[in-house]
Order: sequence, then structure tokens, then C-alpha cells
Amino acid sequence: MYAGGMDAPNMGLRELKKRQTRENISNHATRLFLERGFDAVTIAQVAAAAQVAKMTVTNYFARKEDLALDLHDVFVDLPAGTVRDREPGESALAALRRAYLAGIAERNPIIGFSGPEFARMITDSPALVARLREFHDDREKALAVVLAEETGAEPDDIRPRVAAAQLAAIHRLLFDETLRRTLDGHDNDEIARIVDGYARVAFGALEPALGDYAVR
Amino acid sequence: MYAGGMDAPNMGLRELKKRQTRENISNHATRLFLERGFDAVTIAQVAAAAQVAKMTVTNYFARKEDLALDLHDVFVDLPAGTVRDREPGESALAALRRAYLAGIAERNPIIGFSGPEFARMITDSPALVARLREFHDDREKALAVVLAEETGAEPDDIRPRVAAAQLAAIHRLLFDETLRRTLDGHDNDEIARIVDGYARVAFGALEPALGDYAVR
DNA sequence: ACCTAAATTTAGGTCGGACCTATCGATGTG
DNA sequence: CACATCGATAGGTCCGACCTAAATTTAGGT
Repeated sequence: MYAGGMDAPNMGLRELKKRQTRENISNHATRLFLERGFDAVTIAQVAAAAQVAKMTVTNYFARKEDLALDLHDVFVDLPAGTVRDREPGESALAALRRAYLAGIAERNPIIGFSGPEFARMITDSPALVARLREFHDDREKALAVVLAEETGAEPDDIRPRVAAAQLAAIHRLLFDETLRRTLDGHDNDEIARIVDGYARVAFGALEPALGDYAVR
Repeated sequence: MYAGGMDAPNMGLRELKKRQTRENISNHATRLFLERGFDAVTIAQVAAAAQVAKMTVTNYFARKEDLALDLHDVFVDLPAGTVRDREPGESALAALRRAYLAGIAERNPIIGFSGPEFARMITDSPALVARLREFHDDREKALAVVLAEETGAEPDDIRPRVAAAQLAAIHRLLFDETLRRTLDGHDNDEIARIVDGYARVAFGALEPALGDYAVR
């Protein structure tokens, strides 16, 4: 019988069960966190809800924060991938602005349109806020690597790191702003309208510095 | 008898003892952290070394990280204060660049010239790295507040936050770079030379965007 | 179908940081 | 000089992170 899921056609039973176990734990954890708040739920309670041993939870998720923010790689690789896949003739700045405005238009949860419950869960927990900072940090570093590659910069050239820092700073700011307004009870359409304007101002401010940087 | 220290002339015996206790704990903690590493030292060991109860340590320092990084306020207020005290006719960008280059010239520990032992202590400890990220975050927020005040911006004006994000991003980057090179064993003079060049590139990149922003 | 090696889960523990309450002791004020 | 106040202390709970050994499940070969 065909054993593959929609994620990976050739998957053994072992790998399949691992995915199910991970999903099962993550789903119970997310539900509990949204219901009671991240800090009010213990790993033991997650394990009990998912009906696995406490140790199984910590085997799959090295830190408790990863139970709530299980999207490190996609978050981190987003701007780096956007630059890597930019159109010919397009600058890194233009590609990132284009992708961000598109993300706003589609209300992409990963740039902050995650709903009030999720936003509340994060901001109420110092541990999650700290983990999110780490995400942003890793994201800036990934972007710097791509910019260095794409411009053929020498290892000691600070310019790709400066550009990455400025661009990542905008992403951070717009993300925070989206989250903040979500918490304040605004609906997504209103937030999208405002943040769209903010994004144009913010990316526009970098135009003179980065308009012709890393053009493919 | 005159009871004041050099910090506060009118201090009761109670307050004096509090300062001594705090200093005593902090000194023993710093010594132990540099000797054995932050994570390898427990609060109980700090308490034993300082000959106080464990609870006294946690009374003075809410988090263990604060035992090693007892400079939150001065770190956070540095750029905000620089902008607030800038010369007439000077932009926020010019003031921050001037202050940063001066900091490099005097090898100011607070911008990263802290010596290899201290740098090692920080980078070896995820908890301290995370706390440092929080410092940078608070610093950006403080700077944004000052820029909003100084430009008379409306609450919904994103520009002071964009400017603060870009300027704080440079501070972050240059701090990390100074720390990284300190860890790599370079001496302060060499680092100062290199980071000075980096600072000119980084602040210079913002000149077209911020050259005439927040001029006093 | 069986058997073995490898991978995964489990149980039961240690350790340290954060927090709590009640109490003791010193201070400086009335 | 008495006492209200504030800091320090003892002894505890709770939880996340981590460890080891053992039990269970799977994969692949015979």
C-alpha cells in the first residue's frame, strides 16, 4: 500500500510516526497556550494532554518556546530567500519591499497577521518575546550571508552586514507594529492599510542608500 | 561624622549598607563568572562567596543575568542622551556618529571594548546574549522616544521609529563587530582602527536618509 | 515468520533559577 | 528609649533543562 503522506512520498513508518507524534504534541501545546497563556502551561501538562512522556516533548522541542514558535526556519529564511530569488534587474531593497507589500496584501501570519490570541500569547510571555528576538537576529544574519554572496563581497566588507542590519531593522519594526495594532484590537484590513503606508515610508527611506545595491 | 560616599552625600546608614551589600555581591559574582563562566556558576555559589543568603542575591538582582550585566540604564540611555544633548545645528545622525567615533577613540567598554574575558563570558552564555538583545531593544525604544520628542512627531508618525531602528541597527552591528574581533584576539588599537572605518561606512550610508533629520 | 540492531519512547531522577511566606534583626524616628 | 520600618534570612515549592537506564517499536536481513 502507498504509505506516503502529502509531505514526503517516500517515508518509512518510523518517520511517519515521528511526524504524527510531533504534530500531536504541537497541536495540544498550541491549544493549551492559547487557552491559558504560555507561562501558565507546563511541559508536563502538554505531555499529559498529548498522552506522551514529558521526555518525549523535550526530545522533539529543545526549548519550551519552540512548542509555541515552531516556524524558525521559514521565518528566518524569508528575506534571504526573497533576495536570492529576486528578478533580474531588481535590487535587494526592491525585492524585499515587493515581497513585504505582497505579504501585507495577503495578510501573511508570518509578518504579524497572526490574530489577537496568538499575538497576546507572545507578548504576555517574556520567554516568547526573547525567542522572537533571536529569530530576528538569525534572520538578519541569514540575509547578510545572502547579500555578501550576491555582491561578491570580501569577508571583511562591512557593507552587506550594514545593508542586512538596515533591512532587518525595518522587518522587525513593521512586524512589531503589526503585532501591536493587532493587540489593540484593530482588524486586519485596517492594519494592512496602515502598515502598507509604514512599509512604503520605511523602505523608501533606504532608497538613496540601497537603491542600487545588490541588483541582480 | 560625614557619612556620604561620592555618589550621594546624604545617605543613611541603611542605604549605605545596601550599596555595600550590592557592590559586594556584584564583585564576587563578576569574579566568579570571569573565572569559571556564567553558566557554570550558580546563584548559591555567588551567595556563598559574598557571604549572604541566596535570597539576598535574588533580592538585589531580579535575574541572574543582571549580576553580570549591571549596566542596563547607562547602556540604554547612551544614544538617547547623545541625541538629547546634541549641539545646535547638529542632526541626530551627526551627533550619534560623533559620539560613537569618540567612544571608539577612548576605547569605551560600553560599546564593546570590554576585554576578551568579558566578551567570552557573554558569548559563551545564551542567557547573557539574550539579555544583551533585550538591552539593544530597550535602547532602540528609548531612542525612538527621544526622536519623536525632538521632531515633535505625532503618535502615529512612523518616521522616528524608522530612524531609531536604522540607527540602533548600526549600534548593534558595530557592537557585535567589536566583540567578535575582541574574541578573535585582536588588540584594542587594531579593532579601533577597523571599527572606526566601519562606523564611517555605516553612518555614512544613512546620511542621504537622515542627514537633515532631527536637526536641533 | 523470525531475529537482531537501531531508533524511539519512557520512567525516574538531579540540578538550578525563580518565586513565596514567615520571621529575625538592625535602623533611625518620634 | 520604644517601636515602626525595612532589609536579610531560612526553608520551602515549582518548573524547565538535562541525564541515564530500560522498555518498546521499527527496519532489514535470513
